[in-house]
Amino acid sequence: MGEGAMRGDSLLFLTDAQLRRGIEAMFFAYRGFTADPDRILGQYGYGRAHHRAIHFVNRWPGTTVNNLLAILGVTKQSLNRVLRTLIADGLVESHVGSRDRRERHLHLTEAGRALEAELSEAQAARMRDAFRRAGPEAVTGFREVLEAMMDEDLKRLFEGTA
Amino acid sequence: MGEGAMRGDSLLFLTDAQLRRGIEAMFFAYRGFTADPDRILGQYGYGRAHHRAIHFVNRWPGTTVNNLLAILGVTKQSLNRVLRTLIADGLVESHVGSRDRRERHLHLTEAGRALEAELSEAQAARMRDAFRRAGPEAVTGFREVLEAMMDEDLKRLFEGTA
DNA sequence: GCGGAATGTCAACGCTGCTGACATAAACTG
DNA sequence: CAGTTTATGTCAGCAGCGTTGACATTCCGC
Repeated sequence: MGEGAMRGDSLLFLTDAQLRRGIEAMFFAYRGFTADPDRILGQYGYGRAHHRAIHFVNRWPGTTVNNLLAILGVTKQSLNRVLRTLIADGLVESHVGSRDRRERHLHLTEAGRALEAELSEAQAARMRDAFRRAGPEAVTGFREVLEAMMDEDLKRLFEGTA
Repeated sequence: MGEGAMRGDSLLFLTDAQLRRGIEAMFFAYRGFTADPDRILGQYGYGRAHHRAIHFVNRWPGTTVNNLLAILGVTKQSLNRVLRTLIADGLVESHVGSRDRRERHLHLTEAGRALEAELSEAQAARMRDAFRRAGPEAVTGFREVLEAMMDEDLKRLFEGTA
C-alpha cells in the first residue's frame, strides 16, 4: 500500500485507490478531449500530429521549426513530415529567415486558419461544457493539478504561452 | 470572441483565452502523465498499448478480450497483436472460457504483476506528487472537470471501475 | 577561408491504430 | 437436429507518426 494512505484523514485523497482513480480519469478524459478534433482531422486525411502543428503555428505565427520542436517534443524528422504535407496542401507557409537563412518561419494561410478555427472550436466547445458543468472552483483545481503533473521544462513552456 | 466571454464576471473562466489555456494544459500534462511509464516500457521493448492492456487486465482479472475492447476503444485486431506478445513473453495468461468456449479469459502472471506494479508505481508517484502539491480541493476540481470532459459511454465505464 | 555547430530535409524502420478475410463456437430457426 | 446467422478471436496487410541515420545548407569562431 502507498505510504501516503490513511495517515489521519486529511490525506484520504492520496490513497492508492484515489490515485488509481485519478490515473484512469486522465486516460478516459484524454480520449474525450481528442475525440472531436480527431473526427474532423479524419475528414481531411490528417492526424493528431497535424493538429498540434497547426495549433502552435497559429499560437506563435512566424515561429521556426526548431521552436516548434521544443514545444511538441518530437524529433525534427517527425515534425518535418507533417509540415511538408501541410505546406503542400497550402495550409502552412514556410519562409526562409532573413536574419538567419537556415531558419524557416512558419505561418498559417487563410485555409490553415480556417481549419485551425474548426478544430479549436470543436475542442473548446467540449472544454467549455466541461468547465461550465464543473464550475470555476473546479476549473482552478483542474489547472493546478495539471500544472503540478507537467515536467519542469514543459511547465516553463506552458507558462511561456500565457 | 466566444459567446461565453465577459458576461458579467462569474463566467470569466469561460473566456476563449481560459479555454485555450485549459487545452494546452491538458496537452502538456498528458505528456508528463505518460513520460515515466513510457521510459520503463521502452526498456522492455513495449509501448503504451501494452501498458493499457496490462493495467486493465490487472484491474479486472479474468476479463475477456471483448470486455477489454470496450474499455480501450481500439479494434480487436489491434489489441490482439499486443496481447499476443504479452502472452508469448509470459506476462499474460489466456484461458479458454468454460461457459462460452469462444471467450478468452485474461490474467497477469507473476511477471506480469511485477511489471504492472513497476509501471503503476511510477505513474502513481507523479500523480501523488501533483495531488499533494495541489491539495485536496484542487484534486476534487480536477476530477470533476475530467469527468465532465469524458464521452458519456466512457464516463459510464469509468464509474463502473470505481 | 576553414572546421564545427545549428538548422532543416530525405530515407528507412517500428509501434499501434485501422480494414479485410477467416476459423471456431454459440445461438437461432425451420 | 441440420443449416444459417451471430459472436468471438486470430492472421495479414496498410497508414499515421514516432524513432535513428545520413546528409545539405548556413552560420559562426578561429
